[in-house]
Amino acid sequence: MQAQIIIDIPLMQTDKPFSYHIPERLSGLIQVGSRVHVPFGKANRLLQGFVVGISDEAETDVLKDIREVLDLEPVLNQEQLALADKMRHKIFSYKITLLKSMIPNLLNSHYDKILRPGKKLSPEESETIFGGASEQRFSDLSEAVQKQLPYLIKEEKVEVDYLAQDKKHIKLIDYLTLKPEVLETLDISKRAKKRLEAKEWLLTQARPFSIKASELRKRYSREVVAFLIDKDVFQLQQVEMQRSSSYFEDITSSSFLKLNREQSHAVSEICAAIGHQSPPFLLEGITGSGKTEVYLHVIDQALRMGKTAIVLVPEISLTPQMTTRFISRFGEQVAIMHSGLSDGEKFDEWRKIKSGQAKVVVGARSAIFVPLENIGAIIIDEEHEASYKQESNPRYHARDVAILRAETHSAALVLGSATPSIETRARASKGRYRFLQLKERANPHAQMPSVQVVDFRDYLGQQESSNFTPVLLEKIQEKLARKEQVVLLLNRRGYSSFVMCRECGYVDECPNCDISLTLHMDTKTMNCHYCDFQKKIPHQCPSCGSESIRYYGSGTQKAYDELQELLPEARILRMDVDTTRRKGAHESLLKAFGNHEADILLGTQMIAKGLDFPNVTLVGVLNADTSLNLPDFRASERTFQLLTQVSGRAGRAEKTGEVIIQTYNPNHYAITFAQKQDFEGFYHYEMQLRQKMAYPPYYFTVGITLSHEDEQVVIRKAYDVLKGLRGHLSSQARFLGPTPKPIARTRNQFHYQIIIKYRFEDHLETALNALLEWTQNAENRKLRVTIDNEPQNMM
DNA sequence: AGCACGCCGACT
DNA sequence: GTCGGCGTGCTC
Repeated sequence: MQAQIIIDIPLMQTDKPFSYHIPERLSGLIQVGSRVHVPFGKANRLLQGFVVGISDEAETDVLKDIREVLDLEPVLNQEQLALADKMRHKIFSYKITLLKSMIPNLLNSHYDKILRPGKKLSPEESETIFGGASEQRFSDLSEAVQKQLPYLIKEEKVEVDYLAQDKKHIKLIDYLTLKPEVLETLDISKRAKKRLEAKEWLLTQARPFSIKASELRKRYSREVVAFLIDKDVFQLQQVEMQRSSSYFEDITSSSFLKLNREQSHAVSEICAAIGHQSPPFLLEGITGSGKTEVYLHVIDQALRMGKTAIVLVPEISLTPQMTTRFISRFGEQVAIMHSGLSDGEKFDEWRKIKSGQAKVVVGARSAIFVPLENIGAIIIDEEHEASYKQESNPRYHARDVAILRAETHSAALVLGSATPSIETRARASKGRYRFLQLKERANPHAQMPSVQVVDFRDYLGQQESSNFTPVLLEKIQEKLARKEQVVLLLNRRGYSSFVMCRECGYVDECPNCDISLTLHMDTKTMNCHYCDFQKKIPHQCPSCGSESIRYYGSGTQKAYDELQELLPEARILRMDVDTTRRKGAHESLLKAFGNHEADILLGTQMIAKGLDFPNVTLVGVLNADTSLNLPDFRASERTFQLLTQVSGRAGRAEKTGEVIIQTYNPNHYAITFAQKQDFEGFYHYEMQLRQKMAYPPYYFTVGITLSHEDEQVVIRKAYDVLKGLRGHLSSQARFLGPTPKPIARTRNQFHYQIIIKYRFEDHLETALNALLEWTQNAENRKLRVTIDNEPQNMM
């Protein structure tokens, strides 16, 4: 018997299966989808690999033996392996990279660097790999493997180790098992209505009956439960709860809401597609139209059919508010996957999914790979979000993966948004997607907010502050006087605190990257966000020696200071990269605002997503323009989406909301359509431009980025690449660039970019593969080339 | 990636 | 004559 194995070396030359012999002692243990250790190369260093096939061929060559199997149960299933094969054609990445992104990080980490026979492990490494709590410690990996280390060979061990790693998550839950004979003979005074009621109910339950104490307390009062326990009616059993189960604490279950006509129409259309091959659905619904309720009904239907469901949500809106809605409907069948979880927690969730315990997965982009079986529905909420495209290898788009998976499972795929991406909306027009619209608000009493656009130029020179026009200030004061809340959006991306000299204007920049260093007050250092450069905060200007070198706060910091000065009595919460760096800070800030511990929430993009604060009656956009002038053909689209989304935050409940947008471009179409909350109008206008400029959806795009330490070399190579591609592709294809990336240099590498725009190119894949081959040439050793199919960020 | 092989100039 | 630089090619 032999096995085909993909080795964990992400390189073109090793990106194919290698055959290994399955030794007697491992036969039966090795399955397709398992991870194994194999000796590789002349030195026989141990590498991790995935079994992608097992065959019974006649022994042709002498094969090496598989050294060890890491999983008793395969970590990848057939569907995932097939998925990786399909994706490889579109995504220019290595198979091993794809496979690794399909399993929880915990099963990947550590091995890359340390796997080598004879290599000595530091106590820390030994601890991380094998778990400090386990009785054995190994300084040498081969010794560890020989002794059949706990690592995922025996799963129980792993469990124990992880729990030990992270004690704070262990909780004991009380399980109560009914002792019927005690209950039947229990005397309860006739005056104790509630106790009698509880006894009645318990008597009617099917035996054997057990329940969580917390559940019972939800049903009856704490007093009644305490009484019953005291009378020894139950056998008490304490169970260690899985870490992730802590989600389910304190979430009361809720029932389904009644749907309006549009919603029920959407639900029935979508449900009819479950179990059939059907094109994806675009569910376009204005904010407040109840898209989530539609999702919940669809999932419910899928579950009733014995199927499962995946819900994708953008990372930033994966807030407790959001997940609670799913958990309260579907209880412990829900698994949550987001980046806030530790590797161990993600692993727990993954196991819940793999074992079939979880039937509904709510998660960010990478959750599209979860090993759910029998999927009935896949839902992608806020479909237009750029974060569904991974910006590093493998550069996949979750929507494309979802389409493939929906096909294999005959699942209904729903793309939902108030402001769909232009591409998606266009496909709905062409019939490639089925188009469902929700035009009414689910709560008919809630009114659309009134949106006012304020022209900054009218107040030039007469403003007291740079961020606030008198119109906006007045409105804020009015709302505060009425004890209502205000959300203020500072539309500015990734711009953070830096240090500048007042004398000569010198800005402290990274020596390796063309970007200013960011001030980190917590560590008292200046850090580069692109490389790991770090230095102490300067007290003297390195350029002119002056001492008047000052710290310049981020945009939000500045706006915060101004606002605090103008409205000293207002309680303001600031939310940006600086204040949310700490884990959990995001949630606690939002919670504080929700509890009305502050009057004004001032922040960047992150406040625009899916928050629902009923007491917010005013949303102010301080500067609508900053995202409008970016060198990206999607700049208008993004601005429109942001403005529409943030406007939806105003007045979601009974109180009517108001929105004020401050701008220098009040007549720009992205702003005027956003003012009217008119997505369809925006869509048609934008489509004309896209056609004229030959951009998606009229053209497909591929982005090629070249990086090299020598700027002259990249430029020359970029022109070589351009020439090569021109030779392979038809004259219809258009090329942009090479142009330097907006941050032209990071980690001492210069980056240049070429964009290909095309409609039909039969040889594109061949051409790009040829490009990759060419990259392998010795003369290009230092050249790094990345190919991005349908890039979402042109910068 | 990591290692060996092999070809070339420079050296005790 | 040999040491070591690096370009090339292979790893089941």
